[in-house]
Amino acid sequence: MSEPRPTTDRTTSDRPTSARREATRARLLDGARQVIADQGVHGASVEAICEAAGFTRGAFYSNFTSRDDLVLAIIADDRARALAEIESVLADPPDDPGEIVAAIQERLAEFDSLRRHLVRTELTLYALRSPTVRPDFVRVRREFREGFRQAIDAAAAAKGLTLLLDTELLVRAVEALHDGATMQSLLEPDALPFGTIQQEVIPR
Amino acid sequence: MSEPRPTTDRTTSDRPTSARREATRARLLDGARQVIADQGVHGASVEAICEAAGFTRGAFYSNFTSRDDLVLAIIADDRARALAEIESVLADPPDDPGEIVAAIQERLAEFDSLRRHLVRTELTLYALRSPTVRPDFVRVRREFREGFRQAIDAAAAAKGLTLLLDTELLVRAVEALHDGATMQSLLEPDALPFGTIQQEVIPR
DNA sequence: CGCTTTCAATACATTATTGTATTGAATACA
DNA sequence: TGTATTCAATACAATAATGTATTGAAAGCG
Repeated sequence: MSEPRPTTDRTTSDRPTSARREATRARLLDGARQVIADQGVHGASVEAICEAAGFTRGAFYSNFTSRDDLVLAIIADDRARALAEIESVLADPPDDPGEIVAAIQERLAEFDSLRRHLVRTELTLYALRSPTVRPDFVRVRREFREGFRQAIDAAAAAKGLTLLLDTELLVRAVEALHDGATMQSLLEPDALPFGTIQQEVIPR
Repeated sequence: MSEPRPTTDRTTSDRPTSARREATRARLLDGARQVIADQGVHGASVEAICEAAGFTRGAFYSNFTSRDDLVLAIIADDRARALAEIESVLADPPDDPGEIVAAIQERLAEFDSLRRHLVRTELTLYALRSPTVRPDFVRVRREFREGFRQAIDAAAAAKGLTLLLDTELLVRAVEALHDGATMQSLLEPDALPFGTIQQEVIPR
């Protein structure tokens, strides 16, 4: 904590950010998302990412120290959006108590497009193995869930409603259900969605 | 259908199988699973797979025409085990009707270790993009679900029980829940499992 | 036992990918 | 406007990975 900032091994966030730099960083992030969605993490060579972003590798290595560094940046970027999403749910809880979970799922589905979910799953597997990336990734997940937990508790309290399940448990279940269902949609786009299940979890 | 078998582009299953051949194929499959679990599909170079299996690339190209071919073989192998698992559930339905889903989840968890689930997720993402692999993969999934659907219907009928949800829907939900929960376990091994949720889905 | 066939190892040529060192253009600034 | 600085492009060296063609050993068979 009290360490002087290291000169080597520095991560991206150190450098002072110019407008130009910021722009190419953003384009590189989007390029990476693009390539990852199309070909998976394994196909996301630095070369491919740069081409998708309209740069050469020079730009990459000027902005990131490694691919881990880039992945970390994507995760941080996603977190910012996710938190904003959570706050918007918190700000406007649904009227009908029975629809709390439904509203959340809807919000999730809206936010988490198929493409985005694909990228997230790729990054999940990647993060799982990278000692650098994994802690960050897990932390983001926790914060996300915590936000939703608060949203549910707040909404339930506002309606004087008691939930059947521990909220943490409920949130985790909803997340799991959402993840699994989205994956099913990816594989079998024709199959029916199942938005009705959560109705049974909350008593009226 | 009435096509004569093509001489080129032949897949693995064509060749007559000797005992020796069968053994090295099996070892290569396990090597691949190993590498995929450890490093992901992107780390699973032919070289790495062969090393894990204790062979050189010669063995690989003698047994498989490509990596797609190998992945296909893994999927086929997994399918065989999965079907066996399904049949064992069908053969021995649980006594307490309220525990039908619980029994299935238990069976799933038993069958689908964390490591195995990791490999399956990797292969899922891989299959998603490979025009060769995808159809096969989706078919296996469907067959698996169909087996479980029959197991549930049979068990419910035997007990004279009516399910609240359409069985297909229920099966898909259970699968999604299982997938998502397993992924959560992978990322946060310390967090609590939630095996109690499904209790609410089936009325008593 | 000797011959043939099968199968994995080896050798090789080719291509992809990486990271670094240097160059040159654009931007900031005086 | 001229000079300094920032940043991406280019050039380069090194390594990794692929697929094929050939070789050699082991198993099958007469």
